[in-house]
Amino acid sequence: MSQDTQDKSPNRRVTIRDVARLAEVSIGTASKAMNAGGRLRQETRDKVMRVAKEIGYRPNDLAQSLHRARSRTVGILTNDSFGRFSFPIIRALEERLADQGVAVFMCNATDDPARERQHIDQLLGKRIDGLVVTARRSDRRPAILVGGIPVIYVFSQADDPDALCLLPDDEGGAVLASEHLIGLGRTRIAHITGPEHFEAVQLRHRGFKRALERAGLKSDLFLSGPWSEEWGRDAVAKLFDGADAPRPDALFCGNDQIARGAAEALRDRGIAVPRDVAIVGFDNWLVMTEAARPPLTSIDMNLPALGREAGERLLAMISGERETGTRRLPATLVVRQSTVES
Amino acid sequence: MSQDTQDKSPNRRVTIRDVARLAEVSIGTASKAMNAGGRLRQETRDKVMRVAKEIGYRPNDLAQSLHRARSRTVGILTNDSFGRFSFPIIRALEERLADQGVAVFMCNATDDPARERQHIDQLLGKRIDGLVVTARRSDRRPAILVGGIPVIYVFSQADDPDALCLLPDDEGGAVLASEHLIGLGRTRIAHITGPEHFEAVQLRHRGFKRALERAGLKSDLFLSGPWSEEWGRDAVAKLFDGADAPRPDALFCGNDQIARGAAEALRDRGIAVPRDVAIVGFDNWLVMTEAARPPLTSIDMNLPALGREAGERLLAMISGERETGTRRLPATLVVRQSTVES
DNA sequence: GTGAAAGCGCTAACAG
DNA sequence: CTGTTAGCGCTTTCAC
Repeated sequence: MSQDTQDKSPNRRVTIRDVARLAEVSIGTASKAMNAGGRLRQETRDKVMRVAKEIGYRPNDLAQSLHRARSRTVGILTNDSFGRFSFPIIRALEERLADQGVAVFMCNATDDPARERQHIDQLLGKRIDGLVVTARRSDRRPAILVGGIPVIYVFSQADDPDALCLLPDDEGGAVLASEHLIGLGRTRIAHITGPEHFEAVQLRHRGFKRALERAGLKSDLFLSGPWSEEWGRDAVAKLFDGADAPRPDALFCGNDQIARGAAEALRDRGIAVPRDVAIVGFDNWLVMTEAARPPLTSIDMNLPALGREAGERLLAMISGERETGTRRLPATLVVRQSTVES
Repeated sequence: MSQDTQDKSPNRRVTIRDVARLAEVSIGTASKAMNAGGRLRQETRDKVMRVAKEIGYRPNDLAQSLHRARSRTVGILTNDSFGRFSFPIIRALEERLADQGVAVFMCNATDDPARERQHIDQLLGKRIDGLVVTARRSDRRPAILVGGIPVIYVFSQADDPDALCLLPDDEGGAVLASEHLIGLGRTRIAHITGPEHFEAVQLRHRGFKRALERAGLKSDLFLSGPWSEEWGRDAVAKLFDGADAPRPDALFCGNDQIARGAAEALRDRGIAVPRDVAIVGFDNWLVMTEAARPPLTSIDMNLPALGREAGERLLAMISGERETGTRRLPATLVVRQSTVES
């Protein structure tokens, strides 16, 4: 009845005791054999391993964690109910951590502080080694009080002198977008963006102004509104339907939805994109950028990179390194037909 | 120095021993006091609780799990790199489970069986009480071999006689969509949808045919292509640019992207929606349905409900109930201006 | 009603 | 090199 390797009937009640007994060694020896360390005759080690495999032994992490200081487990907390921004981050983080055998608890806290606290308490009970906080938007949030364990805020930030904040470089991204348009010879560039109370809006605006001023261009075309396609369309109406002022020859939009709305509105008016007006969006959200007519050039915040970095930093912090302050990771320009004729 | 409740310095090295000592009871008594059970004088119980709170005692779940059969932990495995379908499910599942003090490990396995196995092994090591498998698409997948612990496939299915599969009712949703159009008096209804090898495409097609035939209408207008807006536009070109056949007066689209593409293409041709042609999409993906012109009527698969149900069933299975087979949860029609004039 | 003691499954000294 | 032993932090009989 030799069990096939596939059929490792994972009997969940197989303990190291059983392995030891069947391998005819002491339980301590068996333990040593399973873990890499410890001086042991290769022969013994092999025998133990073989038996372990045969009877489908799987070490109990819970029992291990009771000894080692670590549970090899971290928590991630998000308030992004849609997952648009946090999912790519979480995904990359989880991948990075899984590589190191660290598992991730996921918690949704819908901006409800009580629920959040409840989640945190639960995670602390599970003895997580670290905590990652992420969000729907990158604005500052209340710090999370958790004693002693490392905390990282990704796409999110808080006043916590002991925590590390990892953010996309909004300002740099805006500079990238603006310089791309300037490099294309555009001189009347408008910035259509989201609500001004978003920090990201302010930073992107600043980048926009910086780039334009450096190029000797006026940067006074600034329109703030909701983050929607409709607003993109409305903003274009505002900019292009008044016959008076000279019209923009480029739009830098605060996100891809606005950019797409703008592109559609221009299309409706028979204004050619990119010939008459070039458009750059922000987020590089494929469902928007690739479906738009024409497909949109956009700024990618590299959320997965942010997630991976968070994973790496967290591992470092868990091993005792102290990391604090705020770091911004570079964004990237992705060029499509809304700025460059195919 | 009375610590404020907020400042519960969560010293992670406070054990039940400490509580017992300070409360001047035995460690066994302290344990009994913390947990609801056990006969104990109210006075003693109160004293213990008070001390525990004061010194910021937090029971170690890991140690508890070593005794109880349960770890109060489950795993969720997904291959949906974008999170479009799985995130709402995961979110609702997590919420439902968190209510019961069960934490969720999240694992991404990018269709890589080896990685998947690695994740599973890791989860088993952590002694998860149950496993939920979800996916980017609801098609059948290889079963996951995990000995003895409950498994639920949500928005995903597998040949596993011991597992429960929870799916949206694609066929029912299609019937809902079709009957809505029929009820509006439409008689030439086309179905523009995704690749035929998707089970969802086949089921929705079947629902479409069933509803139309029952109403005595012809159901031969069927176009299959990619899941994109572009395909929606192309399909409209196919249906409306040939001058020969009588044109459809309604479109039931396999997803919202196709529906939006179709709406745009009709708009380009000056065909009024919904007056000349009514459109129903599928997924009720707000970024699509609400940004489209006009906003799209759509079928909602109620993914959060699916996630909640999965959570409930999993808890039941963990408590020993046996649940198997496949269950489909109803979809809902959400009416917007693409079928009914505002 | 409360305390003592025996583990849950594993690791880490420390002997031999 | 291998076996023995003392716990990790907690629960749970079983006496008293």
